[in-house]
Amino acid sequence: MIRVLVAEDQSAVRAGLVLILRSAPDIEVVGEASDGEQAVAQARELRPDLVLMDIQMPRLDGVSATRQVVAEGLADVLVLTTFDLDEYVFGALRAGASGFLLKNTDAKDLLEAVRTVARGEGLISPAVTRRLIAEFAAKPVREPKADPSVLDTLTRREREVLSCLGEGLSNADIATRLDMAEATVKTHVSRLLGKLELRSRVQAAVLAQELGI
Amino acid sequence: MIRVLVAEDQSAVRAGLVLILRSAPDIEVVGEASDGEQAVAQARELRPDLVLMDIQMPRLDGVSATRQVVAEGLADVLVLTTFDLDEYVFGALRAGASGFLLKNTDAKDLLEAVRTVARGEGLISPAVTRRLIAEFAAKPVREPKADPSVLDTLTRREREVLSCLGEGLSNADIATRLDMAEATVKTHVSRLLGKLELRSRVQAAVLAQELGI
DNA sequence: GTCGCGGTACATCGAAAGATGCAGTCGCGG
DNA sequence: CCGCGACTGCATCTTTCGATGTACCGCGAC
Repeated sequence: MIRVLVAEDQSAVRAGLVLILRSAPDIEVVGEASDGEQAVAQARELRPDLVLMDIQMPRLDGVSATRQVVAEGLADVLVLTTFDLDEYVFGALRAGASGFLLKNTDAKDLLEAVRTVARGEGLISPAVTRRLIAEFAAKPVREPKADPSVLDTLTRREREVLSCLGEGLSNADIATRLDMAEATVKTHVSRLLGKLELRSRVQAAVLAQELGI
Repeated sequence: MIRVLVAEDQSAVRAGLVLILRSAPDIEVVGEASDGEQAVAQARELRPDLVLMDIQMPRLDGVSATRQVVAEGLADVLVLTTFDLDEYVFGALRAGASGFLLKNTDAKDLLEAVRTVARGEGLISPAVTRRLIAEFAAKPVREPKADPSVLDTLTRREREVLSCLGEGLSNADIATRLDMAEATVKTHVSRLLGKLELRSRVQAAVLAQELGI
C-alpha cells in the first residue's frame, strides 16, 4: 500500500486528486494539506511514502516545502503544477523532487506516476522532459582537471585560507576574518602554495574557483 | 504517419523492433541500419521523422551517430540500450537525443514512446530519470552575476592582460607573453582593476574564470 | 595645423605578498 | 616522561604588485 499525502491549496482540485487516488486499490491517501507549512508538518507527522505537491501554495510555496521534506528525508515528492515554467521545473528538481507532472495529466497516468515514484524511480511529464534534456545538455562538462584529492594534503586552516583566496581577499582581510595576524596568513598561503605546487595566490584563487570553494 | 528508421546491429533484435513498430497503424518503418554510419547515411537519404538508435554498434557508436543526425537536423533520435550506464545516458542526451529507453521496455510503451518523441516531446525511462534528476540537481547554478558587458569598457590590451590574469600569471610572465615592459603590464592591470571596480589581481582572476576566459 | 582625447607605454615609490626561520601546542608511540 | 612530528602561530626580509605621474602616438573636431 502506497501512503500518499496530498498538498494542494484549491480544495476542489484537491478533492479531485484524492478521488482519483482513492480509486486505486494499492494507494491510500493518509492526509491532506492546503499550504506548504501544513504539508511539511503533516509529512513529519504522518510519514507518508510520497507527497503529491502543488507548486502554487500560500504561506510556503511548493518548491520550498519540497526542499524541506526531502532534506529531512520524510518522503519522496511528486510535484504537480498547472504551468510548466522552467523556473518551476528546475526549481522543483533542484529542491529534490522525484517527479514533475502537469495537471493536465489524466487519471491513469497520475496513478502510474505515483506508483513509479513510489518504486524509487523518477518521472517527468513528456512535455517537460525535452526542456530538461536541453537544459542538461547545455551544462558545461565539469572539467575534471580540478582534482579535489589534492585538498587532502592541506590542513583545515590552510583550506580555510584557500577558501578566502577564492573570494579574492587580501592577507589583511583574511587575517581579520580568521582572526589571526597577517604574518600568520602569509605562512598559510605560502604553505598551501607549496603543497599545491602553485606559484602565486592568483593561481590558488583560480584553483579554488574550479573546485567550487 | 510517423516515419521511423531503425538502427540496431543485432539483426534478431532489429527484427523484433520492426515487428513491434509495424504493428502500429500510425507508424511506418522506412529503413533499417546495422551500424552507425549506415544510420547517418540512411537518415540523410530517407529523412525519417525519428531514428530508433541503439548505442552499441560497430563502425560508429550510437552516441556519435546521434550527435551527427541531430547536428544536421535530420530527425529526432530515440536512444535504445540494454544498459543504463550513466556514461551512455548522459552521453546520449548531450548528443541531442530526445529520449532514452531501456530495452526491457514492453511493446506498448515503446510505441507510446515513439509517438511521444514524434510529437516533439521528450521521454526517458523511469529507471533512468531519477539519476538524471540527481545529476541535474547536482549541477551548480550558473551564477549570472558575471556580466560579460563590463568587458566592453576594457580596451583590447586590457582584455589580453585580464585573460593572462585568469591563468594566474605574474606581471613578469605577462610582460613576456605580450612582449611589453613589466611596468606597462602594471599600468594595464591597474586600469582594468579600476574599470572593473576590483581591488586586486586575485579578484580579476576570479572574474576572468567566471567569464570563462 | 593644433587641440583634445583615448590608447599604449615606461619609471618611481609605497604597500602587499611570499619565503624563511623559529617558537608554542597538541597527540602519539617508545 | 620524552622525543617526534604535524599543525598553528608570529617576525624578518626580499620580491612583486599597484598607484601615480609622465610621455608618445594616432585620430577626429575645430
